[in-house]
Amino acid sequence: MSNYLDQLNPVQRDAVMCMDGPSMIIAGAGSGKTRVLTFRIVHMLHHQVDPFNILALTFTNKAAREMKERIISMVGNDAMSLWMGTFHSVFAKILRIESEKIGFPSSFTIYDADDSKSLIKKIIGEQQLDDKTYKPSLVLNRISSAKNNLFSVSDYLQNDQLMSEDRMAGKPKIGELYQLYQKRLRQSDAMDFDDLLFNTYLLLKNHPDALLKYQRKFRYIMVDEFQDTNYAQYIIVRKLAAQHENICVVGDDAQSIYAFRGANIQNILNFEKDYPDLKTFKLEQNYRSSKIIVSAANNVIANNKGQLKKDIWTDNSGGEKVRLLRAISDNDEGFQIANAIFQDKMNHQLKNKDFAILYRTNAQSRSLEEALRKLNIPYRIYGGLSFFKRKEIKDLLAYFRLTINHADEEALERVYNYPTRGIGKTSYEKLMVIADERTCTIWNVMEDIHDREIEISSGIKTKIAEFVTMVKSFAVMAKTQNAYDVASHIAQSCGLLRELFNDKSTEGVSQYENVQELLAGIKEFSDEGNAPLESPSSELRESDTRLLSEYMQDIALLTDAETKDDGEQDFVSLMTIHQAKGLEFKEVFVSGLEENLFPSQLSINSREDMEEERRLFYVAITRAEKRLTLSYAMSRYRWGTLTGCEPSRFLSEINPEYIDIKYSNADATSQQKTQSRYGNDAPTFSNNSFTKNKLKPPIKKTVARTVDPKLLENFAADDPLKIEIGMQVLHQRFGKGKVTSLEGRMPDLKATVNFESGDSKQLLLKYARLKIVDQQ
DNA sequence: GGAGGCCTCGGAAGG
DNA sequence: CGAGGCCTCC
Repeated sequence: MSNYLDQLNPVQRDAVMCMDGPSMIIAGAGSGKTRVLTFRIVHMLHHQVDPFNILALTFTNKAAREMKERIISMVGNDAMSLWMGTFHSVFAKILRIESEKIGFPSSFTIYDADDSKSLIKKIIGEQQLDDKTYKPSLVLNRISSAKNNLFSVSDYLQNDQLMSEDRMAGKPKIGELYQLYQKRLRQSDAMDFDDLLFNTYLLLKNHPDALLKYQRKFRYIMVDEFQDTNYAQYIIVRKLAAQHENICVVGDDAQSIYAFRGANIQNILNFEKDYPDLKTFKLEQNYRSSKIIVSAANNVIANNKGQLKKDIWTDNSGGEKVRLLRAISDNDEGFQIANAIFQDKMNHQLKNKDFAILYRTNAQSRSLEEALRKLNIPYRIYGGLSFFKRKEIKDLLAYFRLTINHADEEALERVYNYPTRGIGKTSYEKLMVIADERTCTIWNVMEDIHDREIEISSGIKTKIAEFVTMVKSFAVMAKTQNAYDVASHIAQSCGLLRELFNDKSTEGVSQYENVQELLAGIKEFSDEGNAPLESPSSELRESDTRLLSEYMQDIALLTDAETKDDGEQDFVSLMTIHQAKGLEFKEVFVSGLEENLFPSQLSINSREDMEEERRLFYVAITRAEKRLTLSYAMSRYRWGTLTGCEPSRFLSEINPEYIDIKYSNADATSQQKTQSRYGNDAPTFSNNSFTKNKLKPPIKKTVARTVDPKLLENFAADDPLKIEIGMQVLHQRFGKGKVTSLEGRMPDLKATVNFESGDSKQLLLKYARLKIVDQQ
C-alpha cells in the first residue's frame, strides 16, 4: 500500500501529508473525505507515528468501526492500538480509567435517554411540579444544553441570564431540577451522555496530571464531522491538543444538520481564531454526482447567508435533469415514486439497492411503503427501534446493570417486579421515601428490609429479601465467572427467559428470540480472546476471563445495533434525510417537498432554522449519484386529516433549466377532477386505487389470541373458594388452563394459571371469573 | 395485575 | 390517524 498518495488529487494529497500543526479540512459533499481521513492516518503510520499516539474522533460508532477496519486492512494489525471512536466512547473509556479522580467507581452506569427521561420525570413529580409546564423533554433539553456549554449546577444557579430566562418562560425551577437531577445521578453512580463530556472536561481541568498524561498520549488528534460538535466537545479537544497542537478537524459547514441538538457551527469559526497558523484545505471536487445534481445542490445552498466560501464542482458527466413529480395526494406520491423505481430498474438495469427514498419526517414512510408493497418492490425502513432499545433487551440489560452497580436506580426500577414477584408499587414507594430520609439508595433500604421501622408486611419483606439475595448472588458470580455464564444464569434465574418463553404470541416469540440473540452476542464476547475495537477492557482487565462488567462497558454506548449482514439482500432504502447523511445511492428520491413539511413548519420563523432546513435539503440532493427525483403532493394526510399543501420554496431555488417536470397518468386524471373544487371541500380520492382504506395497514405488532367461541357461551363462573391447585379452569378471554398455584387468601386470593395458549397468568380471583371444568 | 378507555399531542436523533 | 400515558374497572 505504498501508492496511496497516487490515488489522491493535489488538495487531498496536501491534506493527507500535512500531519503536523493545526489544520482544517473543509470537505464538500462527495469529495472523498473518508478516503482523505483514512489515508492521512495511514500516512502517519508510514512515517513512524506510533498508533498509540493517535486519537480519531467520529460522530457515530459505525463511522469509527468502518474507518478503523479500512485502516487495518491497509496497514495491518498495528493499527489496532490507535484510539478511534465517538467522543462519548473515548471519553467514557478515559473516565473509567480515571474514575477515582472524579469520585466514581470505574463501573459507573451510563444512563441512556430513556433512563434520563424517567429520572427527570420522577423528580418533577416528587417536586410536585406540573409536568405540563415542566415537560420532561424540555427540562432535559435545557439541562443538556447547560452541560454542553459547560455550565455546572452552581454556574447555572448563579447565572443571572439563564435564571431570568427560566423565570420569563414561567419555569423558574429548572435550575433546581438540574441540581436534583445531578444529585440523583451521583447517588446512582451514573452518568448521562452529557456527563461523559462534562466530567471529562472537569477531569482535564482539575487534574493537571491527567491532562498531561492524555496530552502526551494523543500527539495527533483528528475530529471528523467537526460541524456537528458542540462547545464542550470542542473545548475538550482543544485542551487535549494544547501541548502538540497536531490537530486536524474535518467537516463541511454546508452539511451541518444537527444544530437543533446543540451542534455549533461557531466551532469552525472559533477554530480559525484559536489557531491563527491554521492550514486550511478545501476539498471542492465532487466525485459522486452528475454535473446537474452538483449544480442543483449549489443553487440551493447559495441561498444560505452564513457559510464558508467554497466552490463545489465535478468532472462527472452532465447526467439527466432532476425529475420533479407532482402528486395529487401522499398516496399518489408513493405510487409515482414506486412506479418510477420500477421503470428505472428496467431501463437502467439497476438493483433495488441502488435506490433510496428520503423524507423529512418518519410519518411519511407509510404511503411510500404501501405503494412499494403494491408493486412488490422489496424495501427496508431504517430508523425503527434499534436492537438495544427493545423492551426485552433493556429489561435483561437492567438486570446486568443492577448486578454490576446496585446503586443503579433506573435499572432497579425496571426489574424489581418484573417478572412479577409480588413487590408492588406501594411498597416500592415506601422504600423510596425511606431512602430519601436516610439519603441512601433504595437498594440500601432493600438490603435492610427487616428493619422494623419499615412498614411493609412481612410477606412482601420476604419477597424483597429474596430479590436482594438473588441479585447479590448474581454479583458474586459476576466477579469471577465469564460474561456468558453469568448472563445466561441471570436470564434464567430472574425468570425473564421463562416469562418470554411462555408467551406464545408472535410478539412474545420474537422477544424470546431477541433475548437469545443478546445472549449469543455475549457468548461471542466471552469466547473472543481480544477485546472489541472500542473496549476499555484492556486497561482494566486482570485475567483472561471476560467479565460481564466488561461487556456492559462496551455495550453502554452501542446504540446502533450492527446493521445485520444484509449484503445478500436487495431492497430499496427508506430513511429520513438525517439518517442518509454520509451515504450515497445511484438514484435518490426526495419526497414531500412541501411548505410546512420541508421546510418544516417549525422553522419558518427563524432564519437559522430555515438555513438548517436548507442544508438538510442540500444533504438530501448530494446523496444522489446518477439520478435525482424530487416530489411533492398537493394534499396529504397529516394527523388523520387531509390537508392541502403548497410546493416547497426550495424547489424554486433550483435553476428551472435543470428540472424536468413529470406528470403521471394518475396525476393527470385526478387533477382535472379536483381542480374545480379544490380548496372548498376537501377532495376525496376514492377513485384512486391508492386510497388508505383499501390497503392493509403495515404489519401488525400483536396477534389476537384465539379462543373457541363455543367456550364463551353461557359462561358462569364458579365460587373462587372452590378452586384448587391442579384444576382445569376456563377463563372468558384466555380459555382453558390449569391452576398451578394459589397464593394469599380471599379477598386477595391469587391463582397462577397456565393457559393452553401457552400464557401463564396470575389472576386475582375476586376479579377473574373462572369456571371449573375438571376437578383433576 | 392487566386490559381497555380516554386524553393528549405530534421534528429530525448521534451517544 | 396512532402512539403513549394515565386512570379505571374487573
